[in-house]
Amino acid sequence: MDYAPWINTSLDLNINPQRPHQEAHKNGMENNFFSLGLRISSPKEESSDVLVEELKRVSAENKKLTGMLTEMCENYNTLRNNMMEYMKKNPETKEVITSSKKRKSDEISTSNNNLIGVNGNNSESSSSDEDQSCKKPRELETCIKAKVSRVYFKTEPSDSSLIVKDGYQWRKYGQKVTRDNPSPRAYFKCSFAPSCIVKKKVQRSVDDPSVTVATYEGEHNHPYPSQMEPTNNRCRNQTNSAVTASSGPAAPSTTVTLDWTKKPKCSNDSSPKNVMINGNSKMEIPQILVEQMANSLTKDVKFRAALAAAISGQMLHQN
DNA sequence: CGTCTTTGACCCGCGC
DNA sequence: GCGCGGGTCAAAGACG
Repeated sequence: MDYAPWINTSLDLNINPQRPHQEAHKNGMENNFFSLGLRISSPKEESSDVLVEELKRVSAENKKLTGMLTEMCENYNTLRNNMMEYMKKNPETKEVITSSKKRKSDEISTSNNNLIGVNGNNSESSSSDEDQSCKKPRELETCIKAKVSRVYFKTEPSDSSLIVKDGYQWRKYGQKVTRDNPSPRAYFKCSFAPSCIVKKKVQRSVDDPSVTVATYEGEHNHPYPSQMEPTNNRCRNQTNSAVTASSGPAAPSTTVTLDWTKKPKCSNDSSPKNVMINGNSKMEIPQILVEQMANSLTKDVKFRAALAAAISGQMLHQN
């Protein structure tokens, strides 16, 4: 395991302010909102001019992010075209697929189904296309690795379950105790869409038992589940959305740290709660409002994509 | 009764 | 070829 690239890009999207003793992290939700050009303030203080101005700022920010997203998609398409050309010039890479054994052929058929399956957006559907072309074990290893992302979940050390709430629906199909780690490793498949072949491995970190490492392989070929079930959010595994920064060719693996140690509760309590603003002042915000804001943000695929782009851009600046 | 989890067995790749 | 270890399968049980 390579822990060198541990980059704490924790977003700490605090969508559950009902926790009275929660400390406001320096990168707390409010800071995120401020960085996105949003501002939380009392309705009494809001004048229409301020709101209009705020709207303009948000629109400008949205344009900027959209531009970044467009550029990223263009780069991706260019890369994919190059890959397709390479595959055409090297047809032997496909022969390996047809001559492999039964289990391999099963995987291929699954990948083919992927192409027919329901696709959430262009980038993800085309990534399925890429999946199909990434079957030669050695030569295309980097291609496969590019689809692996790693997410670190901070959990209670006493919590022995290997369940992480990342918003998707997973079916556990195996558990193993690996040699390099005394804690068991759980294997999950995405169960939201039959054609989705995304897998994840969840295991406690050797160094820090309070950290659960989730390794995601592949990309979902369906929309974010919460988007399709907006009114069906229950405590189980739809409550939180993890930012899984899918890595690109330039970054073989990407890590994101999320803090689940402060567990959310299924509560209909919509009474105003205290939240920290800029680390010192507090103001009352109805939970329902916070949840609506958080939900609208976290369910927006474009927002998440733009956020991922912003994070990767920030990481590049740091390097 | 359908879905999900558990867990032992099996498969497969890799190193020797 | 053999053994090891990671990954997957699938039957059985648990659960709602």
